[in-house]
Amino acid sequence: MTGMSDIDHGLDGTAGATDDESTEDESSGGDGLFDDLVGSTPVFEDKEVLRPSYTPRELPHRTAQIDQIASVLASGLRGDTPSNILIYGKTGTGKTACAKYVSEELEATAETGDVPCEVAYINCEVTDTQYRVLAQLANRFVADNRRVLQARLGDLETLRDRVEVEGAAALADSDLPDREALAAAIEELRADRARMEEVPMTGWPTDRVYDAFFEAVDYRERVVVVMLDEIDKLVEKSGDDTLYNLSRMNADLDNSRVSIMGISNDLQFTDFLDPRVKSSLGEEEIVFPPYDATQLQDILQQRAAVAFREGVLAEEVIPLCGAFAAREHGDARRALDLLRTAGELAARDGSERVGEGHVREAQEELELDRVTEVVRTLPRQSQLVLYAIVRMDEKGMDSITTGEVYGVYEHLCEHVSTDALTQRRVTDLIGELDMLGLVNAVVVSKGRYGRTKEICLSAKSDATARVLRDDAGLATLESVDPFVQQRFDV
DNA sequence: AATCCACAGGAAGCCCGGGAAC
DNA sequence: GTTCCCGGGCTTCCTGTGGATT
Repeated sequence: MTGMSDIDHGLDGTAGATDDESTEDESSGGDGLFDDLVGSTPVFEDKEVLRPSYTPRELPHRTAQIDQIASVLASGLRGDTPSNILIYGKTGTGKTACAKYVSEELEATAETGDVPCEVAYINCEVTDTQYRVLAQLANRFVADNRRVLQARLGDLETLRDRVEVEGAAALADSDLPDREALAAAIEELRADRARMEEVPMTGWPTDRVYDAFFEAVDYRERVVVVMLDEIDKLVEKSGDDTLYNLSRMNADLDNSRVSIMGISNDLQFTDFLDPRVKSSLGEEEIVFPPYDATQLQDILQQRAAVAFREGVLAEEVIPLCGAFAAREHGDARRALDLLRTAGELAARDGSERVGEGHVREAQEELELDRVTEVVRTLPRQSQLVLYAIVRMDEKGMDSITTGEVYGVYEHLCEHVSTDALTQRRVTDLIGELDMLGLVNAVVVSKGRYGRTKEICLSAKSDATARVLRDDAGLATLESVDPFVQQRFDV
């Protein structure tokens, strides 16, 4: 259990980070600092259930997937090795929630059965190297073993004390024949305990960590499901060695069985895997399709019933949240964010009901947050390129071309004494800005006048400009006129 | 039909920082 | 500590290209 709480902590950490931001937003918005903490306002009954970290007990429209996962894992309850599972689906389709739900059920059922089943959850976005994955797993089972061992040791020690008082008769109801055996058993457990070392966060050779994990898992009989969330991140960052090692383990384990449950946003990620890993990992593949608008509404309805006070939601609020989120690839997380933000906005302006306007406002705000965040964290050079485009846009130029952007950009670089990148590189940066949705860039051919990209700022241009000036500190370039006559003298 | 513009975007290689291995 | 290796950012050099113009 201690191991699990460690792991959970990682999760809370990430959720906490986003929470911090939203509370900051609210306090700067001039609203009560403690509203969030008190948890109950005229609008909300319990806001927590709208947060991404909350795992509901019921997952609408996912019974098929849940049954599928459960039927695969069920073999673990019989002491067999469950097939490895690979779960696919876009963000906010309930992959992790379903997998966790089934895992909890599995562990709960196993408690009453003969074979212990345990699920080790690892978020590969955070734990993204082979070393860290193995170390985290090893430590979880080391802690687990120690606890079991400690309990057994405690029992034996009280037994020994009883033997001291009552004599050898006290051994009658144990499986130990005599005092020597008892002493030997205690010694053995102590030796085991001393041998079980925690794996440090860094420093050991990777194969030693692997051995530590191996020994810890095999210490007693059990079926272990290693749940690797965002497994594509792990493969992307550190290759498929981890998966290869894990999938091969069963051949050498004596007491325990290990199977892998991988969760991925990316349908294509198995292309990078070793064929052997690919076939072993993909024994069972389960796809989570995006939710459609009505399914999203059901989810929202279920949560809203708990989250909001009776009757504060206007009729059209939930359908609208569902529709907005369905447009974003059926992302339930997004739908819940929308609903929560809409509620917060209603609470902020003191209204007692959440209306359609609040939802639209929330949609705006979330989009704005995204743009702000993206622009703020852009590399310096990309910010300069983007700023060049902003300036040209503000000058009223339409159909901006790569060459023009480059000219302005070069000029801006001089004023911030930065070395300008080559045009080749800037084309790539413009491509990246396009991917991020900050600009729209289309390749057009102007016949005799060449082939270029036509670039324009996308929707949130005012937000983009504001962030560049305020956060990125480009306001100092405001006085610079980057539109010099270029290269007519050459 | 040929030409030619103003780039797009691929290929190869350099440089540098960070992490693993020795 | 140093050496090696790797990946990412970047440059240099290059070939390819759609369509107005000749």
